[in-house]
Amino acid sequence: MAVTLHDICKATGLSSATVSRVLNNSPLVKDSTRERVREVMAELNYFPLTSARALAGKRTGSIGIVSPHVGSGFFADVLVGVDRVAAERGVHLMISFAHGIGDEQELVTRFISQRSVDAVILINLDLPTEFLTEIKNDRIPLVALDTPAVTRGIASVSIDNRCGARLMMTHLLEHGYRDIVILAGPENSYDSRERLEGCREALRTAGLRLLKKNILTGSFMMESGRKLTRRLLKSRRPLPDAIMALNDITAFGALAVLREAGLRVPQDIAVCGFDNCEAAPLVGLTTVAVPFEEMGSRAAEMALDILNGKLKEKHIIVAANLLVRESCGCGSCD
Amino acid sequence: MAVTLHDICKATGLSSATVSRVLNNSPLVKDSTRERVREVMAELNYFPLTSARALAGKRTGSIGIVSPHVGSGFFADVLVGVDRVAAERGVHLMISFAHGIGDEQELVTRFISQRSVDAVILINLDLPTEFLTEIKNDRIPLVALDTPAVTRGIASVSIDNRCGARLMMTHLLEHGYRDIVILAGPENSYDSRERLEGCREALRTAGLRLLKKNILTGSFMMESGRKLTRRLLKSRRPLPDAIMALNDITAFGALAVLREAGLRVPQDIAVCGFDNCEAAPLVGLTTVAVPFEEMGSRAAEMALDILNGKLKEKHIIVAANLLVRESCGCGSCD
DNA sequence: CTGTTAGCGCGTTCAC
DNA sequence: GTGAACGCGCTAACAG
Repeated sequence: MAVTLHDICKATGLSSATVSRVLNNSPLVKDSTRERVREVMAELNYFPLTSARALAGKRTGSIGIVSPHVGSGFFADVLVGVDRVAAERGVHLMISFAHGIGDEQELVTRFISQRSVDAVILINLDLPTEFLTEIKNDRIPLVALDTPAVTRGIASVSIDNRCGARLMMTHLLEHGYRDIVILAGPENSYDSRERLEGCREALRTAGLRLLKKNILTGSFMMESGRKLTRRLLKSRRPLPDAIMALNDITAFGALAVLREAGLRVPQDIAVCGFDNCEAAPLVGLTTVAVPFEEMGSRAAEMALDILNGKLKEKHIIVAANLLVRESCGCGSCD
Repeated sequence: MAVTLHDICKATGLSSATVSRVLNNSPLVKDSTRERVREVMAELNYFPLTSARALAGKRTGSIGIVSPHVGSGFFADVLVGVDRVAAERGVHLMISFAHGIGDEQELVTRFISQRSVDAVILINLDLPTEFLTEIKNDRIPLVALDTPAVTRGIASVSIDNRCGARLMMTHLLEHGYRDIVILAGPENSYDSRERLEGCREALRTAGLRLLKKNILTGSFMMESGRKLTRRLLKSRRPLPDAIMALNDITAFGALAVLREAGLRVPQDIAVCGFDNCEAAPLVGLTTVAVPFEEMGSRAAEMALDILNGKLKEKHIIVAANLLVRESCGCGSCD
């Protein structure tokens, strides 16, 4: 049914070796031959079979992505970057979402053991070190994107969380705010821990201390932001000057509750986030911009470069920049 | 290096056929044998090679997704649905984003001709009919998701756009609004055309007519929403009662400009959207909820069912329901 | 129920 | 520069 390499041989009178060579851009082919083969391929509408190439050539021509969640714009942005590079280099993308704990490891293992992909990008996956060192032996390129540094030993692309948080906190202090409540993520979240540390550093620099009672621990979800903020409002403490959410989603939850409570942002209380997700500009949220797309493209480049032996292993840290909008109080200054 | 089926044969003393049978859950194997094979596989940490299975078995075990854009939450939501079904049925997902016109066709062709995938889901891809009928001959299952009905001939999952728009427009009319401006998408957008038609129907039912001057054509992007709204405000016509954007993103653009102009929503002017994207609840946008995730899972199910010969071809139309929040004026009624 | 035997379509040594 | 021959790891008849 489908036209195979063999058909090209018959049509050109050449051997499979030669045809295969033009397929793989080998220089060991006379130009005139190459052209003739290409023409016939086009005429007959020939496309090499992916699985056959993979089996014979030990290259699948695709890279895998394993990610725990989706839906939060974060993933989509990263994907855009990965896809751009993948398209440039002519490889496909295979995606798997982990649905639960444990699932993650299975997905990664499957990708690798079944040789479904040539390289794997792990997004936001906090995998046990033993597991990582184990699969490293399978010597297929692994790149960890936005993943704990525990993952040392495998290439990584991460965010300069501390710096971003420091910038944000410093900005709030410059506004004159002193009573600042932080809405943190889960304690096992690497991003959250690092961002918290950045806050602490900024405060210390200003001669202040980060008080435990000013840290409210949540889960980085919108509902969590709502809950923490409601609790804050119900408590007998005076309204803080500002709420610094360690991710945008949490900030959105806070904004919703504040609005429902009839409080104005930033007049009554300032709010800021972290991530600069798609919806942040819609509500004028001051936040920290993270170049997710760039992270994706960098990760893809690294994965492919390692695959081609052009690179050993590398750790990239992308900058996170302050992005001032209105919710911190800047809009109302003028 | 890697352990192969052959190793399992040696270890169990069985033939490759039998081992292959347990791999494929054939009932033609004695239970005790099957168990023994399974045990050895587990011990030796055996995983069948994807490419070898694909080559020999004519099944890649993955389905392809081709989509023009990404980033708009829409895609991510659909993906969640597709992924759920794919995971349930043990298939992988290959994703390709079209970067420009023409590119789309190439991506689809590659997926099919290279037999990289067993089925393809086309998301929001307005492909020429000739092209579709041509690739249909390759008899690999195709499912069009949110794609023009022109695509008749291939299975499809689409939104009841007209009904959704009718509900929305009717709701605005019930608010007493009469001067309603519609921010439409590009004229070649199927969704936009259908939604516009729904608006027209609702108006007709109310004994009104859809005036040309009340239709502002844009591109379904945020910046487009801003531009159209700015133009609206600058024109000498009186402020309309409501703006009905035919997608949320455009509505967000409108909201931003209105806010900048010091106008209050919904007190001064009502605004509504269509899609119920992730950010819609954040700004209290009244919109039409589209079950994107369900669309994704339905599409995946159809693709796999067609592949397994359990289904011929089918056209699913999912309902789009009115989702009332505050931006239409309902919040301020109470 | 299990084994034998052929390939699936392509890459890759080697020779020539 | 090109060709012949073998094998990648697995599935699928067929035979028993």
